[in-house]
Amino acid sequence: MTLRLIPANDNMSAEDLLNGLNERQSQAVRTTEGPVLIIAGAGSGKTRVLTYRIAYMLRLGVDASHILALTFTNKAAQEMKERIADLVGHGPARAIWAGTFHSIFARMLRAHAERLGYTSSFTIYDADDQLAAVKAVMNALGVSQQVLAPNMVRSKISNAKNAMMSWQEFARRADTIVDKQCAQIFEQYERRLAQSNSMDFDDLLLNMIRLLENHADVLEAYHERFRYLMVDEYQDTNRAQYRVVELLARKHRNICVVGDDAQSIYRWRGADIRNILDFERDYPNATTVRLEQNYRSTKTILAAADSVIRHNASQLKKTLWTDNVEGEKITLLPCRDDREEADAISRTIRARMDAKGLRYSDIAILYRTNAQSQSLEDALRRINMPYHIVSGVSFYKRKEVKDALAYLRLIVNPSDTESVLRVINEPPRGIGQTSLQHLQEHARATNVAMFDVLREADGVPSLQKRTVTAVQGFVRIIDEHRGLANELAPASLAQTYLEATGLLQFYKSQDTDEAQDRWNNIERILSHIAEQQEIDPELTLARYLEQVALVSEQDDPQLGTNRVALMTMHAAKGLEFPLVVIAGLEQGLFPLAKAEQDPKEQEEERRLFYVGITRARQELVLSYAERRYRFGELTFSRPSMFLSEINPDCFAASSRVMQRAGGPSLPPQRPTAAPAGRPSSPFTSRQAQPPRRTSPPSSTNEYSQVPSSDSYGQVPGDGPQYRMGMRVKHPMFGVGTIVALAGVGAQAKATVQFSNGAKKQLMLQYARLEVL
DNA sequence: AGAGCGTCGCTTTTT
DNA sequence: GCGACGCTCT
Repeated sequence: MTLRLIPANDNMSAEDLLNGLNERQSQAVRTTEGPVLIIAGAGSGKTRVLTYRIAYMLRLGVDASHILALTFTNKAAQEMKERIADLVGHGPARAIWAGTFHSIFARMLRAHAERLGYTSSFTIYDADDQLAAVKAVMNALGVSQQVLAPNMVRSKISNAKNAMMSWQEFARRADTIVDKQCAQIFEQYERRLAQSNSMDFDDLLLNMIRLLENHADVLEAYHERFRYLMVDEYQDTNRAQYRVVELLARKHRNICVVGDDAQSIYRWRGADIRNILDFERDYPNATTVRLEQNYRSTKTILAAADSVIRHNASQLKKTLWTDNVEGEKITLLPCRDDREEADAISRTIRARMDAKGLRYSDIAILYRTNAQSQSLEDALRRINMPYHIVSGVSFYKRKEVKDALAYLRLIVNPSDTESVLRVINEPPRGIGQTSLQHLQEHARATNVAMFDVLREADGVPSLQKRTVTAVQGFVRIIDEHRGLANELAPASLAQTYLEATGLLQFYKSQDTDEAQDRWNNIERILSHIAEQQEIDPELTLARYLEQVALVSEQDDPQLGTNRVALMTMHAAKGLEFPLVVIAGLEQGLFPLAKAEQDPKEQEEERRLFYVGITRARQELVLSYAERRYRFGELTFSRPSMFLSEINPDCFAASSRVMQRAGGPSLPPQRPTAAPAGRPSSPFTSRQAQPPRRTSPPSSTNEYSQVPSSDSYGQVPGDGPQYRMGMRVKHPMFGVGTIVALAGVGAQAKATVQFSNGAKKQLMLQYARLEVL
């Protein structure tokens, strides 16, 4: 957040807290009783309001333990806790329950697991475990993975659960062959997880609903305990989350939800925008507060964001405004390919840092897909610019890390079938596929949990003697170390245990760099456990595992350091940076190709772009590449439609290079044509670059031979000549007539009167107008 | 049982 | 371009 007018001060009164707030913010903070809907535009001080509201309640005498704050990401929860602690001190702050839906619910479910047929040591399955379970079920049912893509089945199941649909209901509604098969898999999947004493992410929500709906005493206890509820990012909640919140808030109705429909970017994961749109209906006496003053961004950035989001049909009414300065215009970096884009970005960053005295940590590069980070990283490394990738999940996705964690999960919860299957032959113990098949079939036939079958492996027919011995050895290691759980601290337990499994030795004995890496990674986990144990002496292995199951890798240690941040726009939500670069603004990438047909998806992509733009405080840089490597091959694309949706006035005036080019057929901008050594305009610095060398020989040749008509941002070849009165078609707005033309080259704009009544000013370079 | 090779799908985004 | 998976060979 931008403002911290009030220093941390334990003596601050409730009234003092209000002093640093604008009127709307103050109203939101003061309204502590009853339902409150806070519609918080980007940069309007949302987190500030939430934390001040909690501090205010504490000052009014509300007991900290009566407050429950639910967030969507760990990052948000963490920030909230810290900022509350800043305001009221660490003591009271600790008593507040603040966390993600999933982590808070997991904690509650552990306390009441027996009521739902689980033990408190249930395992949490992530998407990969989920997928493994789906595949196993499909195998058992004899469904070919060629015919039915396991991932599709997994997401169907997850979507159904997000919508609170049981497998029975799913089966009832299934009317296609595919859905009927999915229903069967769904059923078996649910049984399998239950038998594994495991919950997937969706179960954490669904089981909460079951718990609260079916156990009145538990519900009553939570009503007693949590009298004040706050929900952040309410626009991203799904129906199940909505239901839990509703149950928890039912008695006291002190529920405060904060959200911004314009920033709803998780529809794909079941987020239901109705939750926020319907709040006033669900809680008829709700107070609605609109936070519309933006404290974060310049007028230019806000205008750009606004011009983009206006293209969405459905949204709550609100008008963001700011007292901030006009600020720098937006810089656009048109590039030929991803490598050039990455270089242009790194050079632009360097130039802006020099010009503005920015630090690395003032800068973020945002992109649509994680795959885009590769070329950016390469470019940053080439010029020795420090960076870090935020929210890389990669570490916990590594095979050896997952194996190690699976082993640990097994001593906490031996019923965890997915973990058994994962590590039973890792390192190789001579328990191969055939043996596993027999074991699984036996488990299914006798309806005995996998681990119990392993315990009595000698009772399984058709299993070789040698295999039985191997299985028994595997079981013994786990059982023995389970016994040690009460005697040893988690760190030493994990150490001896993983040594006993042979996993560490397996990697250590191989003399390859890769094995060394893997060994290192397992060691990293062990030291991580030791570290966490330092922080929390009460730590158990179970608690540690829950932590890592629900926390994607957080680069906390690096977050405070002076580095450029690279992340997806999803990961950037809630953050802000003085300088933001959004890369890869191309049709097919952003918006993704998948969204191009579906208007709903397109609107979600647009909201995502809105989120990206509004992360910027002072300056925004946008870039695209005409060609880039995707899926290992060179693909071509046109500039994103979103570029043409930005009010053209927000863009920087054309650089000198651009002015040289005349005529509406758009500027030739060959790198070689630009004189080197110009001052630090992003365009000139980019163009001082020699032609790229990494592209395949053919395309390099192509480059050097292409004459100056090799233009940027325009359909290849000479673009159409636009004239006044011309009938044109826009992919988004439909048919219209050109009523005005202005500017030349890259700055050429047309004002078009569309037949639907809208009059738009469009940059010809990006508008992709079709002449009729 | 396990190594080696070829095929396929993949990248949307995350708890 | 990579990793997961399946098939084949030893």
